[in-house]
Amino acid sequence: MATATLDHACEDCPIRHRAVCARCDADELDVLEQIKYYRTFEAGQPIVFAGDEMNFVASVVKGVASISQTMEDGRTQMVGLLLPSDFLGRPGRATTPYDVIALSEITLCCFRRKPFETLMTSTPHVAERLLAMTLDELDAAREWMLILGRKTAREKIASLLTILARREAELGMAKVKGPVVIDLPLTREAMADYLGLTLETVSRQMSALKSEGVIVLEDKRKVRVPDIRTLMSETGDDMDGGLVA
Amino acid sequence: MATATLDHACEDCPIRHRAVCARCDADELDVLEQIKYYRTFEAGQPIVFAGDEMNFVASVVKGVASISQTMEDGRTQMVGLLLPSDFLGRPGRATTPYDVIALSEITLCCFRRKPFETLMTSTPHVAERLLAMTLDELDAAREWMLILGRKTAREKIASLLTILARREAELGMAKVKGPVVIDLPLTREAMADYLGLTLETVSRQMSALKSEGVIVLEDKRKVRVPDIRTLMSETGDDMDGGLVA
DNA sequence: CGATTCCTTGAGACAGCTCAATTTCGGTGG
DNA sequence: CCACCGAAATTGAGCTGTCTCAAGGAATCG
Repeated sequence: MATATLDHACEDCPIRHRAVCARCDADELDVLEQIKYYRTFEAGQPIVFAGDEMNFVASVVKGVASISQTMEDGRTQMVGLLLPSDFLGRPGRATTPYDVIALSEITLCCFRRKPFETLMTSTPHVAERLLAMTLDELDAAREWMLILGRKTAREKIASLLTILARREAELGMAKVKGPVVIDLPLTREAMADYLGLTLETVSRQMSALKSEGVIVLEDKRKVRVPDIRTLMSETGDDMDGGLVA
Repeated sequence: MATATLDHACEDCPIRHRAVCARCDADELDVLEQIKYYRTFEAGQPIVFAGDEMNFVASVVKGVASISQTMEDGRTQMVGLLLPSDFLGRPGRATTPYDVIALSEITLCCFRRKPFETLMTSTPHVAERLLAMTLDELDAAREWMLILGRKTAREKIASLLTILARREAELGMAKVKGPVVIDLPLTREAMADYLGLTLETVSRQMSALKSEGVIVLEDKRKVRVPDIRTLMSETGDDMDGGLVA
C-alpha cells in the first residue's frame, strides 16, 4: 500500500514535539507506535462527512484540511483549520458533527478510537497534552469569533494572512522579520468560508492589498509580504503580539 | 463577610453533577472542599480584565457572566457566555486575554490556581472532566462561528434564544415542550455583542419576531416562546437537534 | 418627578452581496 | 510547441441588509 512509504518511527516524526504525543516518554511512544497507522488524502478529498461514524482520531503530519459546517441551503462556514501537528477527532464521541476535507495532499497519523481512549486513561501525558491543545484551539476559536463578528472584510483578510504567517513561522521556528512568503493552502472560496465572506469580496480585498503594495502575489497561491508589520497594522488588532522580534 | 452565607457543602451544591467536579468521588471532593472559597459579583461588575493576572480558576454556581474581547477602537465581541456549572480560567496560564464581566448577580466557587493545578495531576477525574467540558465548549464555539459568519440578523436572534432555551431546559432537566419562558440575562447591547450586530438591529429583529407572534415579550428581559418549533425553524438549522421530544 | 439607563423606531448611508462577464493559468492532447 | 479546456480568479454594476446617526419612549431609582 502506498502509505507504507510514508511510515516512519515516531522518533523521526516531524511533529513529534508539537502533536498530541509531544509529552510522551519512550515507553509511551512504544505503545502509540503499535496502534498507529498512516492515511493520505488527495487535495479536495473528503476525510469525513458530518454525521459519519468516526472510529479513529488522528494527528496531521503534513498538509492542510478544513473543518466546516454547512447549512441546508448550502451556506458554509469553516470552523477549524487543521495544520501539521493539529489533532482531529474527539475521544468519547462516535460521530462527527463536521465535514473534514483535505485542502492539500495530507498525511494523517491515525489511531483507532477505542484503543486510543483506553490509552488516554493509562498514559496521563496524552490526556494532559490533549487538554492543553484543546484549550489552545478554544483560544484560536475565540480569536476567530472576533474576526467573524466585528472585523471588516479588509481586516479579515489581513488577519487570516497574519495567522497563516504565524503558523508557518512556528513550524520553521524563529521570529518573523522582514519579508515572508506565505504558501496559501486555500482557494479564494475556502478563504471566504473561513472568513464569512463571499469569494468575490475576498478577491477584491486581495486585489486592493496588492495594489497598495501590502502584499505581492507571486502566484495565486503564494503571497509575499514585504513588511509583516504593515500587514499586521491592517488587522485592527494591537500590534504587540510578539510575533515580530 | 457576605460570602459566608452562601457557603455550603459540595454535596448540596446545585452544580455538583455538571461542574468540573462532577466526576469526583467523596475523597476527592474533600480535597476540593478544603481549597474552595466563594465570591460574588453584582450585575455589571468586572470579574477580570484582559491582561490581568489571574490567580484563580472557578465554577459558576449561580448567575451569568460574559467573556469578551475589545478592539482598540471599542468594537466588542463576546466570545463566551458563562452559565451555571461553566468553568472560568485556564490552568497553566497566569494571565487572561479576555474581559470577564458579571451580567447578573453571580456566585463563583473559586480555587487558587496553583493548588488546583497540582490537584489536577493527582486527581485524574478533575482533568478528565475538564477535558470533556473544554471539548464541549469548543463545539459551542464552532456553532457560534457558524452563527457569526453565515446567519442573517433574524437567524442570529432566533439561534441565541434557542441556545438559551436549551441551556435553561438542561438545568431544569426534561425536554422542552410547548410554551417556554426564557429569562434573558442579557441587555440588547450584550445580545448585539454576542451576535456581532448593533443593538439597534437586535431591537428591530426582536420587535419583528414579536409582531409575528414567534415570541412574546412578557417583560424586556423575559421572553415567552409559545411554540419552540416555530422559533427553531427561524434559526436556519436543521430541526433535528433532539431538543423537542 | 428629574435623572439615568435601557430600549424602540425612523431615515439615510454604505459595506458587502448577487448576478454576470471576462481573464488567467495549469494542464493535456494533438 | 501550440491550441484548447476547465477550474479558479478577477472585475464590473446594481442591490440590499445592516449600520450610523438621531430622536423619542419606558422603566427604575434616587
